[in-house]
Amino acid sequence: MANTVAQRVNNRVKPLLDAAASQFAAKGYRAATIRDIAAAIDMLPGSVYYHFSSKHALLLAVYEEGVNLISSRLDDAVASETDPWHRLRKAAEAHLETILDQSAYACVMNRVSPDQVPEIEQELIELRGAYEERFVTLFEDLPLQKGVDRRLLRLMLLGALNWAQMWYRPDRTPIEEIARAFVDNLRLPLAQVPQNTGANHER
Amino acid sequence: MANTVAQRVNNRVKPLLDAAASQFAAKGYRAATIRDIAAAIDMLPGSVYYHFSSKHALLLAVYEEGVNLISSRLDDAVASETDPWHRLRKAAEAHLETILDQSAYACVMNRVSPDQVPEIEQELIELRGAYEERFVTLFEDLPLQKGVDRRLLRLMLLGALNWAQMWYRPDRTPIEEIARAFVDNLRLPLAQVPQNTGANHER
DNA sequence: CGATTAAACAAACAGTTGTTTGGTAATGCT
DNA sequence: AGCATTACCAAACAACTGTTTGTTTAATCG
Repeated sequence: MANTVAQRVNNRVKPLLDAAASQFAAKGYRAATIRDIAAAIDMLPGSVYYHFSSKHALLLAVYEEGVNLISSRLDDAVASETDPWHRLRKAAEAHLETILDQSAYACVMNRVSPDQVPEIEQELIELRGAYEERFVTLFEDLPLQKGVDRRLLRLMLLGALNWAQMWYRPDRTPIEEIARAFVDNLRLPLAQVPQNTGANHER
Repeated sequence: MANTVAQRVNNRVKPLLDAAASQFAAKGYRAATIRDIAAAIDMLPGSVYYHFSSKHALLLAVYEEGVNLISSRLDDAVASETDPWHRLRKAAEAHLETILDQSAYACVMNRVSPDQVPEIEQELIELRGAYEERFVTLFEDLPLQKGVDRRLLRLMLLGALNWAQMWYRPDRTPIEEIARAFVDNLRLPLAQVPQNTGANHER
């Protein structure tokens, strides 16, 4: 055989990461065992430690890949739009598509919360923060009525999007429609007749 | 000592459930061990099995209590209001207060998702469904513009509320303000100038 | 060829997990 | 007093956990 070094070296790291991503996404951090992950690519548990020094190092690698993936997808989606509300809608769509459909890596970001892995909690928080920073900018660019708290608005949409993992079914409402509805629900008034309901609000 | 039967019988079930709720809420289902739970009330691990037949039976009891608690809190909050939007705001506030502040039982509902405990997955889903059914009604009563998907709207708000567990800090925005902002963000338009942005939406 | 090296294996380790078993105080009932 | 019941302890069990160790395979390179 005429294998080069490059073909051999780190040849199984990618499949290993894929398997880890799948298992972590499906079962969470604790429930996904090294044995499960290794078995998924016909590897023995001990062999995993040739590539990663520990279970949480493996998780960190998966998490990092997940952040990179969803980040670049969002950047791509947003790049083609100029209108702030369109950009937000495209961003929501890309976010949903990545965590619901395409990537076990991105699923891990929502499935395993940083405080479940104290050894790398801070790294995970920072990684996630680096991604969500994009939404800060997106919301800053929005032309909003006075008195609107952009931080709460951002946390609201992100929460709504992330929670979709709990109820989304591929055979139901298409992702694109969910994203559009969520953003429109914010952008446009839902109340049938704009009215002051008597509450002490400013807008 | 003049202890009656009632004082002795099932005397420590409540503390046991409390401890279980705390541990499940803080660490999740897998990471919270029977030993942790028992130790929290100075009990030995084996003794837990006198009161509950298994770990997931214990979780089920906690989950059930959590659903009952948050349900009654929401019912109380909504009872004093008649305007649909006010009712929704009060409901959001009660929901947030329960899962963020007051009850480890309710936290468990969000922290441990049904698919982590296959043995009782269906029961957990049904319990949660019985609670969330209240929001179906709340959204049905809302006077909305035509073409608004009430299901997506409900899932959006519930997601936003539940995700607050990920970022809420007691020293930041008060719960009441979060609830008001979330509901108002839906009820009122956010866009500075109501406009057709060119997208193919109906409203 | 012989030396080196990446990659994996086989087998075990020590610790933790949910759970079971047999026993035992304390209480209430008859 | 005798008996049954409630609630718990003490100790162990078998299974599973992440991880380590020494060894082996197979390919590359001088």
